Amino acid sequence: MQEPSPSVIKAWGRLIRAERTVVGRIEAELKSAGFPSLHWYDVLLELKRGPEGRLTPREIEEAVLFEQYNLSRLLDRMEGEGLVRRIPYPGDRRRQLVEITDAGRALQERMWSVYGAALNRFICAKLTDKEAGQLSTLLLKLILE
Amino acid sequence: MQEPSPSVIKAWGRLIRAERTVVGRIEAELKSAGFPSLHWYDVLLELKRGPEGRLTPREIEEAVLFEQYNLSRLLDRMEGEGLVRRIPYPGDRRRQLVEITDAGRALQERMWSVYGAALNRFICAKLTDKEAGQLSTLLLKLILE
DNA sequence: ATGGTTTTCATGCAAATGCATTGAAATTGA
DNA sequence: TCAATTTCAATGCATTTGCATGAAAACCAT
Repeated sequence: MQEPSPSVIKAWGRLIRAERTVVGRIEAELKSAGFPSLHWYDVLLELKRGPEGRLTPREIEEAVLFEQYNLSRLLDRMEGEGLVRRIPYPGDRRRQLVEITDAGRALQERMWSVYGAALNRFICAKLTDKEAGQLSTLLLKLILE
Repeated sequence: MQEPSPSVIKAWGRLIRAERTVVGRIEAELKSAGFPSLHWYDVLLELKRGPEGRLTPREIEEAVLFEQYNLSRLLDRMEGEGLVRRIPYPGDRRRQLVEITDAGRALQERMWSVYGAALNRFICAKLTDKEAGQLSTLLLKLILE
């Protein structure tokens, strides 16, 4: 095997560490404010953005990169909390539509007040806008294909 | 709250997504080659780098950013597989030293042959060395403090 | 049409993780 | 010196995740 270059290995290590570090810090903020995890937020935000606050589970999966079975059960819990509701998908009884409820929208907004503040502290304070743009560009290359 | 800048929000989204994407791809490779997860690899590599292949659990924790209780149980499993062994820490009976075994070293090397190849495919192929360096520099800013 | 395939979502069971706590040993400070 | 505090690791219990599979509906090819 051709060894990966040292600079790539270093970048990879930092990618892992940066993600864990920042996620850890943000999750800690959310928890101490009494909110559920980022996963819940991600689902709520995607739904909110979807047409009429609705998406199919597949679409959510694709958007947030969850496993199908994990999303299925996450939706169970969120439905139990009244944050989303499952409704029939017109014209295809295999599928379903997940719709965000008013309570879901409200929670998303309250979480954002903590989450956004955390992003300010843990990212905005560390990178200039220009650097953030460079970071986006580089990371996009890793995501593609 | 002052809204985080759009470029920061975008960079953050991509950081999450890039990490999930690449980790997912690499884990899939490892699994299909019959190997355990990256977490196991991380511990083995840290130990291998430590003096005489030994570190305390605290040191491993710090290096790989695991929770104490998760590491404790991961070490149980790894010890059960004969990859590491726990030995007394001289002069402090609260602590312990975790030592990588020959089997552990061998596994780390076999895993690297798959892991390194995956890094080539999923990162080296996507970034020039210069870009990898830029990425490292930017990510470091997020990790610090 | 219809039998086989594919897509979509759910679920039983096992494994891993999170949370709170324990227990033991070392350290600190009056 | 010794009681209070801190550090280190393990563990019981609940929650979450992973894996394999199932069931139902839609699709497809003959």
